Amino acid sequence: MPRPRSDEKRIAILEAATRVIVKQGLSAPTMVIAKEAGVANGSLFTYFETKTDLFNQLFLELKMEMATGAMNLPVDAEVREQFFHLWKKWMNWAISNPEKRRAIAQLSVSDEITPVTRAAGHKMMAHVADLLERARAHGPMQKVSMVFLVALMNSVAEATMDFMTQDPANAKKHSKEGFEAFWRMLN
Amino acid sequence: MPRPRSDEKRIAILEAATRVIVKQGLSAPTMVIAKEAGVANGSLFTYFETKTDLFNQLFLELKMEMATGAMNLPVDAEVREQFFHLWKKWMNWAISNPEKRRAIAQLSVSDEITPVTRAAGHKMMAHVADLLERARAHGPMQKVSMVFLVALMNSVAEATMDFMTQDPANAKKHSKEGFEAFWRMLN
Amino acid sequence: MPRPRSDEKRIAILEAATRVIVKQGLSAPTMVIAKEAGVANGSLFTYFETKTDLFNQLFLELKMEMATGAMNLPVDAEVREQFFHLWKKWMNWAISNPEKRRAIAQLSVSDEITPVTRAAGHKMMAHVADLLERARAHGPMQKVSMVFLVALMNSVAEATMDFMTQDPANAKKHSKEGFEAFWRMLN
Amino acid sequence: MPRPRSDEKRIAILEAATRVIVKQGLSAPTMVIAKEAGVANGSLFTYFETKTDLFNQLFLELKMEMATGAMNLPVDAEVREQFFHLWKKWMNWAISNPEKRRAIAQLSVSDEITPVTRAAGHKMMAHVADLLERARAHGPMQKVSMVFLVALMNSVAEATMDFMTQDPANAKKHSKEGFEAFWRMLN
DNA sequence: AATGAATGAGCCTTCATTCAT
DNA sequence: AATGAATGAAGGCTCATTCAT
Repeated sequence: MPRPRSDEKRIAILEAATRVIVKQGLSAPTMVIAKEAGVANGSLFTYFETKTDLFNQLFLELKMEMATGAMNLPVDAEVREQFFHLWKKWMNWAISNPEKRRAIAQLSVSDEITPVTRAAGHKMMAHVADLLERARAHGPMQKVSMVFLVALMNSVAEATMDFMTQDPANAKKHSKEGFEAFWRMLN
Repeated sequence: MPRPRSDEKRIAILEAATRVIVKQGLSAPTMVIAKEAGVANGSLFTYFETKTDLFNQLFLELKMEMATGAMNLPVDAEVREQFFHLWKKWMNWAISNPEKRRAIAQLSVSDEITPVTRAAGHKMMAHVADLLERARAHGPMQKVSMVFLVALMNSVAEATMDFMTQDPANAKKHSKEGFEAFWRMLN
Repeated sequence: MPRPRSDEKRIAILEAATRVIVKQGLSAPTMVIAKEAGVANGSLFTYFETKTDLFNQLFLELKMEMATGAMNLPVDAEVREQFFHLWKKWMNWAISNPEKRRAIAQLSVSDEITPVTRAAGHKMMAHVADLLERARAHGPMQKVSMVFLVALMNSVAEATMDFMTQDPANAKKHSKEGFEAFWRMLN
Repeated sequence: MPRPRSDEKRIAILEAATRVIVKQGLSAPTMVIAKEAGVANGSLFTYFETKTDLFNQLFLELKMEMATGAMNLPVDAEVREQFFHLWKKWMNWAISNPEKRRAIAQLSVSDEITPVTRAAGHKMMAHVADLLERARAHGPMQKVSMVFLVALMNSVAEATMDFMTQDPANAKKHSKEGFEAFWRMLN
């Protein structure tokens, strides 16, 4: 596992970028990101070839982290229960990491994120797609394109996250309402 | 007595901005926008004080156009029918104006759009909110926050639009599927 | 006397320029000057071909006004008395027109004022030079270059004016002190 | 460890600015100054935050250099001799550095030079003021405001410098004439 | 003649990237 | 590898001047 240079610093830069993007948007100077990470501006470029490269890597890293919750689901449970488990993990991550979520949102609409990166991001949702496949079986959406379904799920999840972040006191309630709205869509 | 400020030119700039934003993102140089509009770069600033101002006005203009479809609904029809009518108009606008939709998406996440502009944008959806209020009555979402509901509707609509734009051949079918998924959420 | 266009407006622009130059310096936009004069920015250029032209004409106009006081001196009086009379008129003009004085100061150092304009400005002091010629006769400066003498006189006068403007309450006293200092130089 | 910020370059920029200001005035583009200094336009801004900052620092630097001559006067000499010594040093600097003098003149009237900078510039003349105080004792100007006196001295000195620069062949003679005229003012 | 919109060159400054140390 | 100075292209905006009305 030959990881050249300090992985600590690489991560520090990625985390700094997340924070700075939320505050200043994607036009944030690399110098600001570097300063926030506690490294010299030039050092940023020993870890990431270009600013675009940094953004693409960050996008993937965040997507990956977000998808991690989709692992280790209770296998023998009912589909709905499995899905709800996943949903909760997801929502939990969202309110625990509001900045990362916002950064993903910004990066998602950027034209700096290459199609390749986007595709890689989608792959991480493969597990979820499997589950979704089983969840819609026999329901009214059994013939709908999987891509569309994933998009719908994502959009409902995003809306729910937004709302939870805005009203954290009732986060749990909103999470449940969101899930049930989604489930009604499927069944 | 002098050459009057032409509304045509103003609109040409707004339309040019829409096109350029889709192609190059919000970082598109004002000079490119001006050239695309067929005016000198300096002229852009006689119509819009700053680039930010241009973006805010464009955002509103697009939102307004998008909301126009929500008017003149068949009043005596059933709620579901009224809503479907609205939905179709909306989707229709979306596939007819894919660039405008993308531009809105870009502008929405920009930190250049002021809260005031955003608020004004929301107001235009008031009609829809009324209809939504009646649509959810008696259903499982009767106690959910209106803000949340609007967000959910938007997100489902957006996902549907995206999908329709990607697969225009089956646009009508996707539109219907999207609407029904949404309606199931409400009832 | 075919004076085309309105002389009123020409003067309004010159006066506006004086005021604006004092406030904003020579880099003041022509548009600001025009607005201050109550005319459209384009109109300024029907009265003055270029900004540089405006500045040159203004310089001359102000110099001329300043030199006007040097006329109509009491011919049969003693030289010193004549000179003092001139001096007082001059100082009086200065404290009555502080803005014009400041404008001249700004214009004098500008590289936009052509040598021709400067030369014309000097000519207006011819009267004074005559008087100065007689004043220095037999004194210690009888062999000094006239140009130098004029420069010295000017510089002492300017310093006096500055001081009078700063402390208008004792203007008269300062005027006298300045004159006597100058006279001591000559005799 | 990185290339250290070089004082040489800072000075090169200041000197370049001096030359360019003389030729083109204060509106000279920073890019021209940078090129004249042999650095990239961007580099100018690592040494001076803004163009205004550059001008203020240059003003002070020049004033300081000019005032340096006022040091190390022959302490036990007569006042007049001390003053003449100072005067000669001053005039000498002036004809040796005609560009610096012109640059100071331009900067002095600029509204970009802050009051703070001006005040700092004045402080450097403190030594001279002391000497002037002794020089005017018992003379006709013993009750005149010190500020006025300094202004008078400056104005006579400036006029003398101008004349010396114009006719360098007789520089020494003009210098003496200027000084004696000034001294006559005081005594 | 008067107006003010149209033009486009120009300027200060920023910033991604490179490079000397 | 790390640092931060050096580079220079680029961009938003200004403004003198021109021109259609």
